[in-house]
Amino acid sequence: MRCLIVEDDDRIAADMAAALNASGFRSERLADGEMAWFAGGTEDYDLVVLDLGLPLLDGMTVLKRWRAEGRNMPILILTARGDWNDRVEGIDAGADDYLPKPFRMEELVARARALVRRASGRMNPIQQAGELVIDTNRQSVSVAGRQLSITPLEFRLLAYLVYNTARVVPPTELLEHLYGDDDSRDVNAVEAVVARLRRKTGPGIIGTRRGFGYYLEQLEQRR
Amino acid sequence: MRCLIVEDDDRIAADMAAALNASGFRSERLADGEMAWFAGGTEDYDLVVLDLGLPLLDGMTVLKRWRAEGRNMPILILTARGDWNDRVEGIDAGADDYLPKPFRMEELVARARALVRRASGRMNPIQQAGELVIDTNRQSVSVAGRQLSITPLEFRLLAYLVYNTARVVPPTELLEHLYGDDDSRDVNAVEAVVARLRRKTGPGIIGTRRGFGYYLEQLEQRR
DNA sequence: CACCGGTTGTCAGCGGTTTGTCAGCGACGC
DNA sequence: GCGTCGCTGACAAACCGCTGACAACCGGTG
Repeated sequence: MRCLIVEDDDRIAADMAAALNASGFRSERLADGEMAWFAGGTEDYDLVVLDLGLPLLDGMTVLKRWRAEGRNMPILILTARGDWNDRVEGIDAGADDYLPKPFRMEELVARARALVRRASGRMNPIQQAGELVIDTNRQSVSVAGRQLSITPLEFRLLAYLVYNTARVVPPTELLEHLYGDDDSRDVNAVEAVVARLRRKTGPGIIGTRRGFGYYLEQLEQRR
Repeated sequence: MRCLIVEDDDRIAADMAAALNASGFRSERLADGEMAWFAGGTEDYDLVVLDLGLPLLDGMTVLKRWRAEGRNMPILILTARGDWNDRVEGIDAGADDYLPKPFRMEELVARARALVRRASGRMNPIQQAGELVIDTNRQSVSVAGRQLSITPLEFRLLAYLVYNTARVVPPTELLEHLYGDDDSRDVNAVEAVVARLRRKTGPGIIGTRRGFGYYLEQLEQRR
């Protein structure tokens, strides 16, 4: 569970990060609206905790821009105490929940978990790239309409590539995505998974760019 | 949109009813926990607004009982201002959202609408998936017309799968659904319940996707 | 209060699957 | 043609999910 915290107050941000990390999130923190907007527009988070009062770019604006761009991750906004106007506006602008400041960390965590749980059904579960279709609800994968039986690890790797279509993903990045900080594993582990995947998908799906990494081929054929 | 308001303060109840009715709800009001429990257990509401401080039967208790009975309508709880303990407990007990008192009516309405939007589609008391039919009113289950005798826990698990048809549900999610945050229990508890269920339903109902979770098989047969 | 039936969590053991490693091989780039 | 990088098949270890047995628990009953 990757979580973005956007909050300009160092102290509060640190507290939130600690609380969220303690309950299974990997949280990253940004302190101003512009960086947040950029990061939220390019990176994939499972949850964003967004303070409304931010330097450079107002939180509400960031929220609206993300939604206008079609970004659909769950967003929890932090509002000033009693400012119910912001809350209503925030919900209408596409926030999934709000938390009035000040709040207890336990509450933040409870809400964060509830949001993530809820969101897993709401986001578009079906992604495709050319002949390849993956369904994150059924955890299923098909190529040209043919269903494949896929293991969890293979699925995660493939989903990551689909999420990063038309980009070459370095094996080290895949290594980190699959195993987190546990660096006990070799890059060869990734190669092995890719090999098993290719045996199932057939050729023409996962490509290799020697020295750089892996990518999904489908889109390039069309050129 | 049928809405139940459970609130002992006449004034507040009237205000809420007015606000909700103004935005398209048909609201009914009850003033104590016992009547609420009974009504919520037998009638079908699209939304329940539940005050926690109630005469005769505490709101939290009502909430827990409903959820234990498998009632799954969206529930918005009203908590005393600052009582974050209640909020967390309430969310964990199965409330879908909370609103700290005092609140603005605009806010109540915004939240109520959001909840109903979120919940639509999973409210019918009788649900089926292929040969399987479950009735959340009578807590009954049948497969191919044959009635099964089912325990409460088994029922809740099965109902959860039915509400998440065509989605693979991770055992950890089931664990959380069945036991809340009480993490004293092992995933094996879920496996045991599934095993007992399968013995009753026969094969072809609950499927396993190794490494991912459980799902209802019925719909897939058509492939 | 003892007993009983039904329900549920835990435990241990099993079989099959998944996955990391290793070593050897192929192929690509220079 | 050579070195490096990536691929692959084999293998063993770890893991996952299933099951039967058992014990704890609960509510009802004699």
